[in-house]
Amino acid sequence: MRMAELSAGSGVPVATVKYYLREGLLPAGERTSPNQARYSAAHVQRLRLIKALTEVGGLPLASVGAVLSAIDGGETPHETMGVVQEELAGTPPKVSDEAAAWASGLLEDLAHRHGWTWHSEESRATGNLVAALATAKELGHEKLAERLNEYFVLALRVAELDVEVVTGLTSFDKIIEAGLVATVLGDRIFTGLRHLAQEHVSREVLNRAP
Amino acid sequence: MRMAELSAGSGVPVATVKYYLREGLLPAGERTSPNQARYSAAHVQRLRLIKALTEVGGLPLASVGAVLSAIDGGETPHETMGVVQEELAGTPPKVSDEAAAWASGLLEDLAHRHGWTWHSEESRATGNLVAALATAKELGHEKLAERLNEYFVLALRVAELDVEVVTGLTSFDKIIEAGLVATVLGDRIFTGLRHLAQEHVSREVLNRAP
DNA sequence: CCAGAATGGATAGTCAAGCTCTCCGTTATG
DNA sequence: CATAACGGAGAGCTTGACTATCCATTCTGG
Repeated sequence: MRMAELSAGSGVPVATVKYYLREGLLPAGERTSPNQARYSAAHVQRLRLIKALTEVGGLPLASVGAVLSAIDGGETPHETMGVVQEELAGTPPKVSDEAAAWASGLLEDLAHRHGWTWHSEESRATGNLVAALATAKELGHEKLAERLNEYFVLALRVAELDVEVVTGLTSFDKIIEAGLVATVLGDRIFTGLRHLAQEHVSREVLNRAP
Repeated sequence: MRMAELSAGSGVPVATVKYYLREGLLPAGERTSPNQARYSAAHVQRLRLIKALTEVGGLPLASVGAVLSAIDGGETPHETMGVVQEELAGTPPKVSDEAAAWASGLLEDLAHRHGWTWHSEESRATGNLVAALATAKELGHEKLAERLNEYFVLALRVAELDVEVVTGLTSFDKIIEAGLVATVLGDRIFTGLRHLAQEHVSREVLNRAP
């Protein structure tokens, strides 16, 4: 297929497709002559994936690029998902050292309680988590952190579900993409469900007294 | 306290504080003369909250402004949290009508299964959820949606925890702010925990076979 | 076969967010 | 009283994500 079809099939304007090609987010099409190219269904799928990651996942294009090259990089699923999580995390904001130390302590405690060997690896994912916990403390809302273990147990159940969704797929590429979707869209979906549920529960609880 | 102290105490540069004042995110200080003002500890706390919402929560300043005026608006906690959730949601991307209808059906089903009266209110929160589910389907990953009920049950447990964290507070303002923190930072914290857990679970599962 | 549309490629322009910088006249302070 | 800080307003800057314009090919319908 050619540019116009690629654009129509993916819902991405021609000018934007060209931009993505320039930025290396979309691999070049197959050359049919020095200045003409042909695109495949894989290009359409790739564009749809980019759209999903930016519009629904809220990822900056640079992160999308990093994720896509990790996908194409041919590492193991586990390693690739590591890259995905790093990019998903963004740059953690900096917080005061003492609050950060307190938050790290909480996590260490958590890991110990669950019998994990805790690699205090300075990944951006844990960096973000530490920053969020530290910020809650700095704002004077430690109650959230007091329940950390309970939240974590639920998060573990969610993660088990996530992995179940991915396993059972046979194709290597499918596993990676499903993992990506389960992580990026899964975050949005779970957050949405949580908000729906909050609305419901808080309606019951907060409206009971007054 | 004066500008320099306010800036130092909150970690926000003077120029930025002025900008926030202009944008109405921070209420003006108490006038001591036609062109001098004095700020209070409440201003510092407000600045810290703005920082938390933008840096950790990732909210655009316009949303922060809307959330803050909702807080100051004097509505009930439940109503205020409604505004918070709307702003937190952002503008949902548009998806194909059929995929959206399919996703709405899933949610209706979910509500029915749990005996809820389903207000198909077109809130941005549900709009985002629908968009995320629809996008997953369009990408060919319906498996995620098949487990929706299981995810929802866990989300409900999380929401109950959230509400528990907030209840028990007496001051009206404290309840609102705690709800805000539990929602915005709570999302980040839970997502972080989920990623940690995914890492752990996927290490076990994906590395077992090969 | 040929006029007009489409293509690939490159460059420049646009727009919104979120600051940051510079002035200026006034006010506080050692 | 010198000088530092302040409040207020405006212009400028940077980044991200496109969008528009050219232009020299290349395709395509009549």
